[in-house]
Amino acid sequence: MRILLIEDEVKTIRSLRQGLEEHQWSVDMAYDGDTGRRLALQNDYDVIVSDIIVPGVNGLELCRQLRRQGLKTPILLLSALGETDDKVSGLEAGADDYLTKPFEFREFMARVKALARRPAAVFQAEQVLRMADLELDQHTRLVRRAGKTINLTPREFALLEFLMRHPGKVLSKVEISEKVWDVDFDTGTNVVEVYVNYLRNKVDKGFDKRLIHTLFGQGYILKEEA
Amino acid sequence: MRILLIEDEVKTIRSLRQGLEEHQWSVDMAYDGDTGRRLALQNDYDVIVSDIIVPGVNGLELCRQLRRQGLKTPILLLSALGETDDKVSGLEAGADDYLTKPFEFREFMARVKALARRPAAVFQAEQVLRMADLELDQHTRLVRRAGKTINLTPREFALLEFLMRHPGKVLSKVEISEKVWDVDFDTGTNVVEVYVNYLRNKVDKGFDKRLIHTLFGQGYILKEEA
DNA sequence: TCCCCAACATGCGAATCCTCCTTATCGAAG
DNA sequence: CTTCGATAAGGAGGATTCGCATGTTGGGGA
Repeated sequence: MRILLIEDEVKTIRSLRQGLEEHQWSVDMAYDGDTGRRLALQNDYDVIVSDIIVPGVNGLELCRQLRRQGLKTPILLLSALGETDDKVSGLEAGADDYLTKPFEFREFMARVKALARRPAAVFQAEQVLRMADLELDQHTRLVRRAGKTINLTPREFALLEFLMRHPGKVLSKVEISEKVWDVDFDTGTNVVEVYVNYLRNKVDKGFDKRLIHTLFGQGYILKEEA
Repeated sequence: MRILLIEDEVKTIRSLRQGLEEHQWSVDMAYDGDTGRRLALQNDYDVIVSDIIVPGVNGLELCRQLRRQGLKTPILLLSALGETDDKVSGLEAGADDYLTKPFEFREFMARVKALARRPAAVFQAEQVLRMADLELDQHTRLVRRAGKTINLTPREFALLEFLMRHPGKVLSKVEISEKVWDVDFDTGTNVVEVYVNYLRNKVDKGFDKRLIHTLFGQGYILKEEA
C-alpha cells in the first residue's frame, strides 16, 4: 500500500511515518503543499494524508485542486483545529475524513485503512498518469484530456507515456530515441520531432494550456505553465 | 439521495431525520439491527448510518455481516463510546467513518455527504463475461484465457462477444451475420466460417478444452464440454 | 542591431503492416 | 456423392511509421 504524507511538523512526521512503515506501508513525504500536489498527481497512492496547515498551498486548497483535476484518491485531513466549522469546511473541500490532533496512532491507522479499502482505491490501482487535465491509463491504454478521449497510435502512446513518466524533466532527443524507439545511435532522421508534432496536434491543439514544450538545443519537457 | 438510519434513541432520530429531510434526503428508518440489515440488503442506499448500540444485532456485527455479504455501501457508525478502542473496532468491522456522540448536526451532515460522493457504485459496473477460464471485459476490451492475454482484432472481438453473450445457445450463421456484421442478407461468402476459424486459432488452440463447437447444419455454440 | 546558421516544425509521400474479406481447395458429415 | 465446414492463400484498403524536403524560429557572432 502506498501513502502520501503531507506534513511539516517534525514530531508528527516521525511518529506517523514510523508507524505506517511498521504496518508495511510505503510512505512518500512532502513538507509543503506544492510538492504534495505534484506528487499526488504524478504517482498513484492508495491514500493521501495532509495536515491543513502546511507551507505553500494549504490542505483545504490542496483538496479542492486535486478534486478539480479529477483525482479520486481518498484524502484524510489532519488539523489541530477541532471546531465543527473546520471539520465541515475540510469535508466540503473534498476530503474523505478529518482527524483532530492530538489523536492516538491506532485511530489514525484504523481510519487510513478504512479509506484504503474503498472501491475507489481499487479502481485507482490501475496505472494512471496525470498532468493537469491530461490523463493516461497505462493499463487500458486510454488517453483523455479535459474528459475528451484522444486516440493515439502505439508509437504516439509510447512517446506520451515516456513524457508523462518524467513530468517537469527535460528529455533530450537521444534519451527519447533510446526509450521510445530503442535505438542508441543517431538514425540521422528527425523521427522524434515528427512524433512530437503528431502528439502536439492531438494532445495540445484545441486546448487552452500547452503541455509539451520545446527547450531549444536541449530537448522537450512536459509541464503546465507556458 | 437515499439513506438508511438505524437508531433507537428517540431524540437522535428526531433531529437527524428532520435535518436530513431538510437537505432533501430520502430517509428510511430501522429501530433495530435485524430490520436494518434486511433493509440494507433489500434496497440500494447511498449511505447507511447506524448507532452501535441498538436492539437486536448491534452496529459492529451488522457491519461485519453486510460486508461479508459483499455490500459496498458506505457505513457511518454512531456511538456514545469515544475511546480509541471503540473507534478502531468499528472501523475494523468494515465501517467507513465513526462519529462520537454528542456531535453537531453540521459535522454529521458533512461526513454523510463525504461518504455519499464516493464513486463506489459507478465502478462496480464491471462488464466481464466469463466462460470456463475464458474472460472478456466489455469495457477495457481485454480478453484472457487461463490468465494469458489474447489479442483480437475488432471483428474477432465482436464475434467472441456475441458468442459469450449467449453461452450454451446455438447461434446460426445468419444470426451471427446479422449481429456481428449487421447484414440481413446472404453475402454469398463464408466470412463467418473464416472468422470462427480465426477465433479458434487464438482462443481454443493450445488450451486443453475447446469452447467453440460446430453443430453441423445448425451453427455454432459456446460451451464447456466436448 | 542585424544576419546567418543550426535547431526545430511541418507537409508530403513511400514503405510497411494490419485488418477485413474473398476465393479456392480440401476434408468431413450425413 | 452431395452438401457443409475448415483452412490456406492472397488482394483491397486503411492505418501507421518513418524519411525527406521545405518552411520557420531562436540565438550567437560580426
